[in-house]
Amino acid sequence: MASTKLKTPRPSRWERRPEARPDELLDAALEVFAARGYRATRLDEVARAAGVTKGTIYHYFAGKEQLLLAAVRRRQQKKIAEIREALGDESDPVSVRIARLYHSVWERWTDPRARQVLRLMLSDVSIEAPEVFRTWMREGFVTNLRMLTSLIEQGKAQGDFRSDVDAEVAARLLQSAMVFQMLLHFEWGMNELAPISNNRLVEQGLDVFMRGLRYEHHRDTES
Amino acid sequence: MASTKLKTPRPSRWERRPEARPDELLDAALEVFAARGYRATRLDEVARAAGVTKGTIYHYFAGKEQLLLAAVRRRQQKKIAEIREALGDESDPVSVRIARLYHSVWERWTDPRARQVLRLMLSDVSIEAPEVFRTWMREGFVTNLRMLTSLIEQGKAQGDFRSDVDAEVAARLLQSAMVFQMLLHFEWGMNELAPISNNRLVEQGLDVFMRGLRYEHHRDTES
Amino acid sequence: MASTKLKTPRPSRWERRPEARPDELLDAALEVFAARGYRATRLDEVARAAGVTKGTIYHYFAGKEQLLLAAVRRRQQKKIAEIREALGDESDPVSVRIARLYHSVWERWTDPRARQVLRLMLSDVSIEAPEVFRTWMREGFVTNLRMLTSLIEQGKAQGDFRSDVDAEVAARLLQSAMVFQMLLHFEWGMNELAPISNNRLVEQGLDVFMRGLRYEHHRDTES
Amino acid sequence: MASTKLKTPRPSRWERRPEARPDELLDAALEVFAARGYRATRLDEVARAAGVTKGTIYHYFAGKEQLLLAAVRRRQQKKIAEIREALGDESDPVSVRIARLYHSVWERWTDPRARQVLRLMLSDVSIEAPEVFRTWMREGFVTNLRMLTSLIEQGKAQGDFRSDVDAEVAARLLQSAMVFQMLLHFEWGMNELAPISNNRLVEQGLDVFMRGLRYEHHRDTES
DNA sequence: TATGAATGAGTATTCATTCAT
DNA sequence: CATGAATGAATACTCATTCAT
Repeated sequence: MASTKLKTPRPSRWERRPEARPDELLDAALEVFAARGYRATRLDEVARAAGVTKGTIYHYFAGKEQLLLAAVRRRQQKKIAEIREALGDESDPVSVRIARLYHSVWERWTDPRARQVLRLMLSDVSIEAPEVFRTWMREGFVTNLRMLTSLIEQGKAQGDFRSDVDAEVAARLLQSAMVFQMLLHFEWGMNELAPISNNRLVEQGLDVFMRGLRYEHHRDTES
Repeated sequence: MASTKLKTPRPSRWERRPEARPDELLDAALEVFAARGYRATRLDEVARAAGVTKGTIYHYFAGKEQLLLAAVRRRQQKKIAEIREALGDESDPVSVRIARLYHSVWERWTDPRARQVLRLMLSDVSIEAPEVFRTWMREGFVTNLRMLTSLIEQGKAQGDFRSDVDAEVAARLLQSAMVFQMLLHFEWGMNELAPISNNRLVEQGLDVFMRGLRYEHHRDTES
Repeated sequence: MASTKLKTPRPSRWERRPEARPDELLDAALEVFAARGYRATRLDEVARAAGVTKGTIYHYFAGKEQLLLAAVRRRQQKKIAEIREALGDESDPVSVRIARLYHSVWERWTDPRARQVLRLMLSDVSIEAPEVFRTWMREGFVTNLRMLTSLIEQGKAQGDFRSDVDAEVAARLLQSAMVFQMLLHFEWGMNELAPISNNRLVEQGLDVFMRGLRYEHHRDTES
Repeated sequence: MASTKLKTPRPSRWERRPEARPDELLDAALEVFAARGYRATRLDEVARAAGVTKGTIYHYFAGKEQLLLAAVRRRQQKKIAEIREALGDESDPVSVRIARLYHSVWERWTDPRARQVLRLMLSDVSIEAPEVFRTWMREGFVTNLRMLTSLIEQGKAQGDFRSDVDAEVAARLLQSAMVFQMLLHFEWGMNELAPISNNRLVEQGLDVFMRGLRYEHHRDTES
């Protein structure tokens, strides 16, 4: 990168970087899409952000929608890997692994960029580019849901969770607890309208959810 | 952005009567907005649906965004009343009243129109007409949240729920469990990608949530 | 017309002429299309020529192609009427009526505008707007051909033309003799490449054609 | 217009070899141009059809227009030779030689490719690439016309045709009879709008034309 | 020679908004 | 009050052409 620039001290109008271009384009595109929304994003802006001209975008991608699709896919692959990693050691109790995942996700959402993509999808894209939306749902959202479901199933098998818990539904609940609260809180201004400390939202949310799953041996003494 | 464009309605020489004739306009508008999304809705379409011409819309409303704002507000007032009614007798146990509300809401969502407004807000509008979105959040969404919060507080006071439950957070969880699941399931195609029976989603969802709130006296025998 | 302008001495940005607009638009459009060709015609140019803005075009017509179609149709109706008129008295001998038509058409082609529409159709439009081309062929060109055919049939019935002449084919020959020669001569520069006097082209062309149709009683004496 | 853009080919340092490799390029180009029209033809398509890349085209030709020009010229040379050959033995009577030529041309037009080039020139090219059009007219069309003219002159000299026939005009008539009818019939859908058998069109067309030229000795007996 | 990445000028179409009537 | 004609700004996409490699 830096060395490339040393080679061409004056990046002339004509710069040729066939290898790097597509990925640079995708990064720039996702950045702009996330910030502005799908519809409001001008391809000119994306091009400028990537340091190329509009024509170059069409050299690599068939159009606005395809550009977004490629950008989203590229990102999803990274994310899925990150999530799996965040689950940690498989030998740990499931409730620990879930908590680990849960906290890791919330932590990642400290970065506005991470949230914006979620908002982008559920907001603009679901209407303006339904094809991209469906792909994102299928390849990312549903994948995550299945992962959560199987985690909860494991918890049941390990005796960690109630045997009568509906894992499918519980996983959905957890997912929405995370995604929707994050959006409401950070992106949709809920924290201004009905303030709540970030920490409380995260910790107590997990607590209520976990209590819904676990056996309650100690209630008598605690109450 | 868009909010900058909001025009302060000019008090014209002829007194506008936004309360009288325009009601049919608002109904038609919300119908079209909900079906098409905010951006994709053409004022021509709204006008045709209302049986007037585009110019007439501008008699009563300052623009597209103001039209939506008025339409949403009109609807919200009705909805809030409905919800209060759905809670039923105040002397009933809170868990019963919550369940009653919960089922009543889900039932109402049988009607696509009822869902679409929610989708409209969270999708298109949150980006394209943030002013409207914020108003809707403040006047509707947050109001509902407060209602749920106070219900749960009542439940704690009545000894129906754990004393250590965080009512604010639990209310958020319940709200997201309802809204987000509904959107995923009915509007965003989740049911096609990861099918689940409507009944199970509703019943088990409430079950997991309620267990997270309540004391668990009977676990010992069951386990 | 003129009175309208007197009423609005300063034609402001907003001029309202609902009645006249469409026809004015069509005239301006055909003018520009004929001069530039279909593809090369910019709707901006048409709008400027008609003294309106581009948007106004779309108020009345669905798009570029539809605009051309309407313009062509409008013109065709006039032309067909003119041609019928040029044929003159039905009681005259057919060879006289054909000659009258023939000369009248050539005379009309003195006006460049009259030729350009023909060139427009056969050139640009046949490829870029095939729908319009087909309509023009069907409603104009073929109609003219039929008229010529029936004229020649009448000539045969009247004993003016040989009984063994194929009227269908002869009509085609005459039509192409007129149209194609005109285009070659005036529009495609044939007169510069292989000059020939206009008069000779017209008169001798008719002569050769007519001799092909008629019985030849007087050849003996002439030869 | 477009002609202004014609670039004078730069004599580059490396000697271009427009005669050698480019021939396949020219064949591919004419094929695509004929099928799609000038404007609608993408140089990418031509390149693909020739099995090279777009850049290569610019090695050999200065641009789109020059490419077409070269392709048309190359073809014309072949065609002129073919036509001379089709005329056959010079000692045969002219009317026979004309008929031979006439039928040979029509037969060749059985092949769509042969017609398409004519259509290409008269349609698209005459507007979009007038430079090419003029060259084609001068080097091909006019040459053919002269050939026909001198044939008819010979016919007059041989006493085969009337002495008072205007050979220039008659040749034009014949040429248009052939070219224009062919285009109308095969390329512009006339046969669908006003059907006529191919054979009748060809034979009767020649008949009417020839009668216009010849002395009519036998009419009395035949009629 | 040949490639193909990069350019950038060019344009039909949409639609919220205005305003003469 | 109501109409609907007129506006004009805004934008994705195409493709001939250039040029570094």
